[in-house]
Amino acid sequence: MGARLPVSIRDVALRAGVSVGTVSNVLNRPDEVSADSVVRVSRAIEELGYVRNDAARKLRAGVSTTVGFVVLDGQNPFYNDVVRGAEDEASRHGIAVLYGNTDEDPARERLYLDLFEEQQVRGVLIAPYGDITARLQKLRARGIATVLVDRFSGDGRFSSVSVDSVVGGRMAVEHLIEAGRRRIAFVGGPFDIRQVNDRLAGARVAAEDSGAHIDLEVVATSAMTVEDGVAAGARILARPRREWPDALFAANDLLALGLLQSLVVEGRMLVPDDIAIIGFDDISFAAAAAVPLSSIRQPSRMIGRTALRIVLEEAADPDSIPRQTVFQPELVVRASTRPR
Amino acid sequence: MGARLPVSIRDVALRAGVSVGTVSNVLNRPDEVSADSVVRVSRAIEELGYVRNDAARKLRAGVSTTVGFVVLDGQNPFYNDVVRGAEDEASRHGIAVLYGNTDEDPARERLYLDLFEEQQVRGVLIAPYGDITARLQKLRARGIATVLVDRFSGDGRFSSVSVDSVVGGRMAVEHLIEAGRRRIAFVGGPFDIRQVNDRLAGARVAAEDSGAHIDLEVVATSAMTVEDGVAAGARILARPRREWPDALFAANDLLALGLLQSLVVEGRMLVPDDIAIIGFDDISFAAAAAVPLSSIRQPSRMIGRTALRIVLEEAADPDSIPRQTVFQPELVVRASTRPR
DNA sequence: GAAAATAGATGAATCGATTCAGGTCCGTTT
DNA sequence: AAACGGACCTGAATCGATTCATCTATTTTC
Repeated sequence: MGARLPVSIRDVALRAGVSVGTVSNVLNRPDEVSADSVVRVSRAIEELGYVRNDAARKLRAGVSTTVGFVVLDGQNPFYNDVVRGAEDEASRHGIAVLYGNTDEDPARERLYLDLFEEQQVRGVLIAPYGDITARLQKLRARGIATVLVDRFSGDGRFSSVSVDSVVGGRMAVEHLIEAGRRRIAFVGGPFDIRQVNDRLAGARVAAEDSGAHIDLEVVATSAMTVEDGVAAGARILARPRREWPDALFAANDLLALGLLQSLVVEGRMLVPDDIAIIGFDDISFAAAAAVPLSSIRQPSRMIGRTALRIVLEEAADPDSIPRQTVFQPELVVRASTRPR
Repeated sequence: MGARLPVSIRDVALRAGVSVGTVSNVLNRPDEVSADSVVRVSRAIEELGYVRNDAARKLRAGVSTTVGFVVLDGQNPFYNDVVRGAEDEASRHGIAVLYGNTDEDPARERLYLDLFEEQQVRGVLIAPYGDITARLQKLRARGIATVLVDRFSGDGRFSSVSVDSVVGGRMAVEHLIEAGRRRIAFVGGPFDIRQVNDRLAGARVAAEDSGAHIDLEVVATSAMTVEDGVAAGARILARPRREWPDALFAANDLLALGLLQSLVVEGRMLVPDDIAIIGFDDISFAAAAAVPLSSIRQPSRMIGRTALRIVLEEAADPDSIPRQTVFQPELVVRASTRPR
């Protein structure tokens, strides 16, 4: 067991009785090396407990085996699922995912991008908060591929993988209308997050196209956590009963769960009888809520997998043209919106 | 912005009219360099858009600025919180956290440890699944510090940061007994996970010490997800009514949420009137369940922060003695166990 | 059997930041 | 005025894997 710390490729070469070049070839292109050498080198590696020094490899070859992923909200299971998808795909390529959570803080966003740049990661996946086109352009100038996640790249300058939030918003409200609801409130914010706007826009389309007369009001929140949902619910409960909506469309599931808690537990309201609730994302807790939550499902793992695949392709071919991948969302109906 | 890809420390030196050594000193020990040089080098860095090459730095200095974190279950918000705590502390030290999710798969566990070894991370935090003492010992031989997270290091060979699960288990069941419950079921598994055993052991202690006659049965699950909780709930519901327990202690909150869903939604049981439920971890969704869930809180962020701090200290001083940090859990009472 | 082609191995040069032994300059001491 | 010390700089050597121009041995071709 007396393994000393530094075992370099030179030690392996010495032990196997070959040159360092040969050891490197065994490691990287075993088919260009005689079977005999492969065996001897492999044995030496085994015996010495040699582990490749990634720093040296990266320095010389200029190729990294990590990809960075900057995530907007690490507490949101939706993003965890996306990361998970990216990880799955990455491990298939022998790539590791460096993960940074920005918590909607632009300073942290910058911090992580700087860090990834120093690490010369092969590529960066990012679910951006504000507008960081300029920063990303600099990354690209350094030869680091970049893919936007959960965000459509309007000007087409970067590849992106997202879900059509407008369609999702429309689906949600069409479903509520079909279930007989007429006084609908959209709960979400802040509106400088692109997806929030899109989901509301979709909701408006559905309301207008329905033929029926639909009240669609907006209840703005400052973020999209469970706590914000609880607060929004309290505000709704504070109104005179006649002004209550009969359905809520929450911009994400965390908000929806907060609303559910506030209305059912504190407000003693019946869901879906008094009020229907639908969320967005379909995180795994949506199904597990005591009133199982209807939601607009995003193919979260698929989003992560796809984004990772694209970023690797772009890293391999720097001249590739950015492409926008847009998935369609899917309506998942559970108890919280069952027709009365 | 004609910024060319490779800007090295040499380019900066040239531009600033100093030697590479001076540039390096400005970067690493600015106080040993004249103010004039600092200014000129800083300006050159700015103008050229220079970014340090971490690979070269790591190769020469042998010091990495990343720490690896291998997590048992990336879908569990509890671990996300722990990671979050580690990240917070890390970013304070200019360190990044490489994050790998093993999903209770020993093969993935090995994969990530190999990867971290190649990267020569400064240290490794790990919430281990099985027994990986041997593997960790090898890491240590390579000079990589290691800290166990959420797991007490029985033999004291590694530092660890955990919560006293036995005390937590006792707290949970004492609380149930105080609330008047007598027929208690412990729901959890598999029992080769250390924490599960400990929590059950604590539960047994509470039952025995109570003086009253307490039924304490065990409902075993094969994992600890929401789905497993639902399944366990269904099994309980399938029994004749007289054999139902009047309280459930779930080994974690995911299980508890599943139980809640199964019993309330499908079983039409009233919580806490018919049956009380308490979980473990106090994840943020526990409070947001439609019947807010009582739970045993672990200081998750603090665990992450502490573990990171310790791993950095051990990396700085390889001869330091492993130490066990054990936090005390805390009872959080919500509606799901209110006395009748 | 000589020339040419092929397979395989070699080892010095290289990537970029850090380190450190040695140098320069200038003000202090004695 | 010589010796000394402190403040700063300098630049070659170094880390370890990869690459590639060269070399050697073997096989193929005519």
